Amino acid sequence: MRQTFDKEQFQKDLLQWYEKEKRDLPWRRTSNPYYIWVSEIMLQQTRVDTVIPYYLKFIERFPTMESLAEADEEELLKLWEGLGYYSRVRNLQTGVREVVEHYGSEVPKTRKEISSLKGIGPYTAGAILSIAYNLPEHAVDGNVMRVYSRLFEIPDDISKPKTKKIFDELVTKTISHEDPSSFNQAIMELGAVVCTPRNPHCLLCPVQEHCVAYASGTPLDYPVKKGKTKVRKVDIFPFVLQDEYGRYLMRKRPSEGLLANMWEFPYVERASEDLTDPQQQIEKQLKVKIKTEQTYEPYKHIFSHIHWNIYATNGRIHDSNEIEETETMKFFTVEEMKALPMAVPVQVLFKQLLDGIIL
DNA sequence: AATCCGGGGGC
DNA sequence: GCCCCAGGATT
Repeated sequence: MRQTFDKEQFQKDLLQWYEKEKRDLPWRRTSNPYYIWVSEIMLQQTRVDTVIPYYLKFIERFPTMESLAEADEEELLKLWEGLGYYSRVRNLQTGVREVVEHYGSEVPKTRKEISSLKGIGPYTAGAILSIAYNLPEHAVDGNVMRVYSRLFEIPDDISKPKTKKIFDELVTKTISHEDPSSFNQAIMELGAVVCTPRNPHCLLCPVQEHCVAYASGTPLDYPVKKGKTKVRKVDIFPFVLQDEYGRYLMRKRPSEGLLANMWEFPYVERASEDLTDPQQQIEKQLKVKIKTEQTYEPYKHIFSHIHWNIYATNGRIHDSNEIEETETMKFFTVEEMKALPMAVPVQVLFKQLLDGIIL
């Protein structure tokens, strides 16, 4: 650790910088706890620039918790389309419903209560309590861990859950009690624009003189993070199938797991060693005979933990009566398809279809 | 404690 | 390619 840390001066330097340099972001123009909540959920593992348009659309469509509580899941997913981590929006609605029903539509003000809401973990709880209610609660995200690990040269591996406690305590000890809202946002802002992972702008840093790593010339050694991610590689064979009326067959994904409840063109998966014919597989699965017409240019889609290599085929079903339509397997016109929530790798095909590359 | 869960941007 | 992003739920 260190011998001296001037907490008051640190807070002052940080807050003065923040007041002068903070970005003008939509959720910084409100103190409505519900709006702060929406923004914090969207910002989980997602960059500010990505979130802005989604946030504006979302609060325009759902300006109150009551309006969100009543929404259909399909419309929620459509608004969230492209943002990723789709369970976030379902959990948000679940949490909002709890507040409407059990808290008289008032977002609770204690960590215990707010943490009990679906989708609100330790970070988001602290963020809402501090930003919306100006309570001195820690809100430790990746930015905060990076900034504090450099300020104090914390050697612990931040990928280990146990390490988070160290940062919770550091923030609790150093947070401004005069302006917790600005303090927490200022630390995150600092991490986002100055104390960045690869190329920190230490010469522009308002708290440079408080930073042990800077004094040692070691900012790039922090935060300490091990962890390695294995990626699975999977070959995906989607079939873009039309019936005799020109409608397309779409399938709704299961309610749990990857891309839950989103729509897709029916596909079969194949491990790279597997030599079975995808067309035979899909025909067996759908119990229809298919006449294939064209193949799409193969493309890939990278999730954080899975790599999809996608080989799509266009084809026709002679008689749509052969397919038994269900809630999760239906024919749609192109216009109807525009309302369906589809993940990005599915949209790639849909866009090509709209552009008439494959008809 | 480890794994699952999207997608994009920066280097 | 690799890393990381205003993380949380599940196992």
